[in-house]
Amino acid sequence: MSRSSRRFSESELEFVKEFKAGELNVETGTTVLLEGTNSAHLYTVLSGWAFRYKTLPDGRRQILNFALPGDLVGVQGSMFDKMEHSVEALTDLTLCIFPREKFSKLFSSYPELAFDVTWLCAREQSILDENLLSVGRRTAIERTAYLLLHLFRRAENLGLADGDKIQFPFFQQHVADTLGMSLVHANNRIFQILNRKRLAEIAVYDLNERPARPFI
Amino acid sequence: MSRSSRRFSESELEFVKEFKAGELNVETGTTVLLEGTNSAHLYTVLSGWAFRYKTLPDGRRQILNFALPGDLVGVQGSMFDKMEHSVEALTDLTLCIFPREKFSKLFSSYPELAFDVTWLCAREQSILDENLLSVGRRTAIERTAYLLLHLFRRAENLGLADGDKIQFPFFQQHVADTLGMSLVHANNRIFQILNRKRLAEIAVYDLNERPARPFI
DNA sequence: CGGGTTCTTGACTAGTTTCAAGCAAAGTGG
DNA sequence: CCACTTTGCTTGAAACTAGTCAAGAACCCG
Repeated sequence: MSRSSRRFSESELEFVKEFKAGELNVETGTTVLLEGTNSAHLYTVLSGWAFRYKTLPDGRRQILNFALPGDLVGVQGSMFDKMEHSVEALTDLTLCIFPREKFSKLFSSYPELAFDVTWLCAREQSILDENLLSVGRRTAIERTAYLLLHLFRRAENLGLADGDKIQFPFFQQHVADTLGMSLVHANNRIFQILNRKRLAEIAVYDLNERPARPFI
Repeated sequence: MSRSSRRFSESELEFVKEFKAGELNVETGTTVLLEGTNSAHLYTVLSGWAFRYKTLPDGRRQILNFALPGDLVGVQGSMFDKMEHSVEALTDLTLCIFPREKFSKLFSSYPELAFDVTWLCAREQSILDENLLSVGRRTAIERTAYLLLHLFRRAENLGLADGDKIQFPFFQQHVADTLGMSLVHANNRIFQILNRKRLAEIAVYDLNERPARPFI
């Protein structure tokens, strides 16, 4: 994924020139995109953390995934007529705005970029697959280990870690809502392990790097 | 989604002419794509049911989603260097084969079709989102109701239902593995309800049609 | 009519949530 | 600058949910 972010920077120039409609700064806690509505824009995260989530009518919330710099949010709003999830800023956020109506032009005129969008979509899918495996089949402690490790690695690849240390911007409630458990239960399971291999064992997690986009 | 499958048929002609490398018939239980390997092909399901799944080393299995006619499987193998999930035939299956190496040509020469691939990818994502919400936050009975209803509607849109009745091809173990619970537990919760609205209430599920691909 | 597969049931155990209370750190306003 | 409030974390106990084990019934296929 480190290669993928370098690749992202390379194509960014022309991407920005053609499609960018400005930047947006939002504060922690802001709802960037709301389930059930439609947005005229999609966004790339330039800095900060966000998360995608869905809620049930009685308030139960499931966090689906986190978005970090380089990630695209709101593609769904450009494909379907309404968003089926919400996106909230976990930290102060800088977003790059792309108007929805230019989305089809991207496919017709910039196949490389269209491929990138699809690649990001496939990567999002594979993260969701892994999350679903976690929530459905890993035990509470495995899930927690997995999530911390997964997020640490994503952040690390973006240069957001300080060696083996990192300051995550989320609270216990976010962890619980991501892993499908109660806040109280999540409490018993969180602890810092400085041994990454041991954490990986607990998580039943494959530490191997996922290669970046192949040059097919 | 009924509109989307009509759309699929429309573009199928040129799609098939250019990219199709043949058809493949496989029997129930066949592993079509295997986690950890790479495939030279991706497939469209022409008839039958398949399912995507992941396993942990000790055998725990999580079914991620089902693939029905019109669905694409194996896109991941064309984007990354190995599959991160497996695909198994739930019934006898007819697949349309697309060679992986023509995938980039699809983006450069057929933007409409590239858009379709991305659209399918976004739809898969929204189904995964909903599954994750189910497994993480719905109760066992809500999950079951949701799954049955979701699959019924997908099958119905493809003309696979007989009024309000349908013969699902899966076993209790599949339901349990999809919903993240044990086979025994799944047993207590499965029952047929002929009242779709009541089932939707139980599932906390929005019965409104999702519109097909908008003409942006 | 076997023999295997799938489903069902009951009893027991383990895991998880809920409720309730207290604590610590950070932010706020007089 | 210090009470006061808010927010997030921690803990314990009780209630509940779900998993495991085990055995038997029903079904399907050759």
